[in-house]
Amino acid sequence: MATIYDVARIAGVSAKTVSRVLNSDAPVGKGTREAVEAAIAELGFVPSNAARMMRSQRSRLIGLITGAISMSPEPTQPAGLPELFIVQGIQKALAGSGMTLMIADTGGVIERAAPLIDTFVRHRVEGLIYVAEYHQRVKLPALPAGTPMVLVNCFDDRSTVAIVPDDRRGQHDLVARLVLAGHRRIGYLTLRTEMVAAQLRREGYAQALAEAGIAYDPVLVENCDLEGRDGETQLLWDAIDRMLRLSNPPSVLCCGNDKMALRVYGILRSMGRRVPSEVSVAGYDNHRVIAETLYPPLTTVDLPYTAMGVRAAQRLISLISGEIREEKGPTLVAGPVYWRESVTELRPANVYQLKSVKEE
Amino acid sequence: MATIYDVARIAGVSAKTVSRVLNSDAPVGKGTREAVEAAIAELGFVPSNAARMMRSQRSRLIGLITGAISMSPEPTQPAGLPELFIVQGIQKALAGSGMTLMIADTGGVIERAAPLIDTFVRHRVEGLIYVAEYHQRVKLPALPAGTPMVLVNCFDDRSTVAIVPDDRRGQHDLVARLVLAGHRRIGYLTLRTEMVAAQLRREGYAQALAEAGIAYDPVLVENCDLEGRDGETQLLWDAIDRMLRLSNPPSVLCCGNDKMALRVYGILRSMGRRVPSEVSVAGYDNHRVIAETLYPPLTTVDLPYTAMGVRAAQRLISLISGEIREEKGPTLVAGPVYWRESVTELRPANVYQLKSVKEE
DNA sequence: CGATGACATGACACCGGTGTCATTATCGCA
DNA sequence: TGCGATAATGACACCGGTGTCATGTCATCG
Repeated sequence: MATIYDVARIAGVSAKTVSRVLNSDAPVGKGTREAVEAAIAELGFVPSNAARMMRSQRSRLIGLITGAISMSPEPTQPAGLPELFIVQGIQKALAGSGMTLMIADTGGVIERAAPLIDTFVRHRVEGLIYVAEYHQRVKLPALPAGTPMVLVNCFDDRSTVAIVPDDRRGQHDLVARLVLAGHRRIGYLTLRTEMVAAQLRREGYAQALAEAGIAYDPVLVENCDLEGRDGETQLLWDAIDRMLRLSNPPSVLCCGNDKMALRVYGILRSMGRRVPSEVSVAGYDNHRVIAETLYPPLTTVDLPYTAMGVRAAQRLISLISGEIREEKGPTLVAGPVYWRESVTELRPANVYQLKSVKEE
Repeated sequence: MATIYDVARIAGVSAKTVSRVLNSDAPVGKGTREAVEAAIAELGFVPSNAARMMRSQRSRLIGLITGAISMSPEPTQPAGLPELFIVQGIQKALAGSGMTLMIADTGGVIERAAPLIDTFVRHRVEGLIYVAEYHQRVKLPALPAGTPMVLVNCFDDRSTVAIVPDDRRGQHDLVARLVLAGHRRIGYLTLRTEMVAAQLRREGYAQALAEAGIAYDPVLVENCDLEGRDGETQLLWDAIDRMLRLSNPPSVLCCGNDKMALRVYGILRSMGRRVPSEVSVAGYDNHRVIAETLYPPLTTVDLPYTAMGVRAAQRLISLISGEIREEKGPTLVAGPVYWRESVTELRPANVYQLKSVKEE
């Protein structure tokens, strides 16, 4: 591969002048510039980042660690692929910054993060982003002092800068919207309770009910998540069957996520119940492949992954440039409710607090 | 950040000796080694890749360009996210090779590949992989001579090494299996015909019918893909409605992909047709979120993305190490049929060529 | 007991750019 | 006309590792 000296020789100038042409950081004579550019084209010269980086002590690199890409099918994989939108958001926000993003993947195994971090440090990244597959607490190895890091979709005990979804608010907004549509018996098929999101969303559910003056009824809430193990469909079936047989059955079933909602569609169909005319269904995540493709399309809450990614990249850039904006706790990002045809409006949405016939 | 000279000073040895400890490429005295290791730990020293790369002229980097990660929702996005399994396969195959994978993303816009390739060349990657979002023909800017490249899920006119799915064989195998299950009227809702995969799959469909001695009936084949534009559901509905009203209706509907199958499930349900007892449904892609979660689970053909990724990485490694295994045309990788409950066995699978009652 | 070679270590140049400083030519303006 | 400012360019060191070669120390062997 040609070097800057080859170019200099061909163009009949010094290496430093070639450098000036490359970086336009000092005036260069027109004729000289053209000669240099011709030589560069002739040789197909591309400057070496390694050499440049050594001298300038700036890598212009940002490291991104994620388990999202290769999420191996075997281990616990709660969400799926859409957390990639986080990566997309990061890229979008980084596009004009002159930074190059290096992406590495843990394959879903957090322990593999350590060697990846090491690789990044060897490359002297100026900042690091860690993206988790689903909202969780993480424990990452310490970085060399001075390298800023941003956590996305997760948080740690060391109060590292973190960007997480506002699960409480999301579920709250969805339930509040259901109430607005006239629903008062709201079934809730939850994710397994160890998940951070499950806890927060349940709080949002309860809070929305409380605000609407609806009593929290434990028979309408059930944990049906077996993380894809066999028997999940059975568990869901039984829970739904039980709820629908109640003297006071739910008019809508909120599902822990869209994937569960997809299952619920199938189960309800098999039971001979129509969606949404007999039972409404709502999800969570706005997993587009599912939510938009399902028939009827699914009402759900957006997990604002792209926005979180953008936010994370912006925070990192400001950290790198030395702004020390101190913040307490993780940054919460809320996503909107996507209202689609899987939920009936039991009464006109604008008539608030008016009881509809179908209610008890 | 500490340098090798800092370490040398603390340990009371020369820089070269520290280098020897780091690379274990020459014998070092036990005591010396320990002193160096202690100094490294004390300083938190991590060697700079840039410096190492400059001297050794080897980057140990492989560049991966994909549009799969950020596939912006707006433009034509035929598949979805699962082509990421290609990336997963590549990572798996590269894991033990000592190579570091740099991933860059075009955001689905092929034109953005050029600057990314440039960035990679600046980093002096030893090889490049380009992953397309769906099976297609591509035209990429030329690389500096000597940098090997492998195309995955796509191919070009310059006979660059390419790994593509065997769509013809996949569809053929599925249809052959349907025939084996006793189906003889096989509806086919195709992808839009400009797509490479659509053409190949239709050939596979026709070939399988021919082999079974079943006449190709054009009324059973219809293009229903509007790439997510409005009216798609309507189009599908009409096509299905028309086919099912035939005096000789299909007993199974093959869909262009799993996403279409998901729609078809909803439509059939709305029509009051049960899957699979009244109409069987099959997809293509083995898009797991859909195929495994749907109720009943979907019979489909696997797009062997992981295997393609592994294959691509292996080819690239062998190209880098200088093996010149010449091959004509793209490497085809076939995926298995996943037989699930969305298709009825009209007769025992082992009784071949025996007509079942339900057939005409 | 001296030659031989493995072991252990250091001095120094070099990879390919860029920062610093020096040098010369050109120019605007007092 | 003289002088400081600016343009245009080059010489040279330096970034942080590693390849090459030289040197010194022992242990082994004929």
